[in-house]
Amino acid sequence: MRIGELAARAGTTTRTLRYYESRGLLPARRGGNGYRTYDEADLKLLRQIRTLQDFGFDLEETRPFVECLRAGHPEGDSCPASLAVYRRKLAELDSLIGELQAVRAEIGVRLATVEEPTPLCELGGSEL
Amino acid sequence: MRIGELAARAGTTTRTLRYYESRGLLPARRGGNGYRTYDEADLKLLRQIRTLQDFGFDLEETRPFVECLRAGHPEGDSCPASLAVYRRKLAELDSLIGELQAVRAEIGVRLATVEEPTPLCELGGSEL
DNA sequence: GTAATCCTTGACGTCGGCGTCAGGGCAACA
DNA sequence: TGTTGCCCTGACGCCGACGTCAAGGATTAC
Repeated sequence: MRIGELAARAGTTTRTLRYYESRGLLPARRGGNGYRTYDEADLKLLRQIRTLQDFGFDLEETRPFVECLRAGHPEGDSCPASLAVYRRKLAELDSLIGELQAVRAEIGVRLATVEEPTPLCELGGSEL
Repeated sequence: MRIGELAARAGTTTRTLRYYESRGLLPARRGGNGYRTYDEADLKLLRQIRTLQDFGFDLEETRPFVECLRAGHPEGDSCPASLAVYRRKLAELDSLIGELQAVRAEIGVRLATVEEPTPLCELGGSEL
């Protein structure tokens, strides 16, 4: 299949596929006319990349998974390098989620502090 | 005080201050020599901006807080526009945190699936 | 006096993941 | 034969928040 069909079947664009190729992530064979040619295996690789991208992995992080698939494994995450990325990502996510929750809590407090009608009973009462 | 001192006192750089000025966020008076001149109030504004940036607010989102301070309020978040940003940010954070937790869970499952020695008792047993 | 340190403006560079032309080739169908 | 529709490469654009360099003027320290 050619680039347009692959892009359509993976729900992406030809530009994206050329970009992946330029990054060495998804090289393509070429037909006699110079057109890129892909097969079902490429579609699988591409879907793996896209799934991880949706998870927030950057392109480089998807590389071990793609190479794992190309090495013949039925799943891209059944290789040590992929697992290492998973573990690193888990740690990153835990850290990030923690930070975001801390920020969320801080904003929640500030919002409540300003929003509340400041109950008279908590003002100390002396100014009454 | 001049730009270098303000930057140092706020733990940022002169480039950042010029950038904020170019965005209309932190305008500066000028001395006879053309040098930017700042006072303690500017330091307060700058610290407000930096705090919000640390929280993950983008520059435009800090504007209401800065304007609130400049309007004379002792706190940048005691104005309706600031509260609106707070509320929007809370919703964004909740949404983002939820997505990240879902991704974290998914990765956790995949990691466990591949990592586990696949207990024999869960394989169905027929192949034994 | 002069060297070191500050300040000025302007403008290009960075990062990631592409979008969007521009200019041209190849193929298939009427 | 022309038109439509795919494909090609190359290259600039985008976003946000600055970093960094260049070329020069002002100030300050000695």
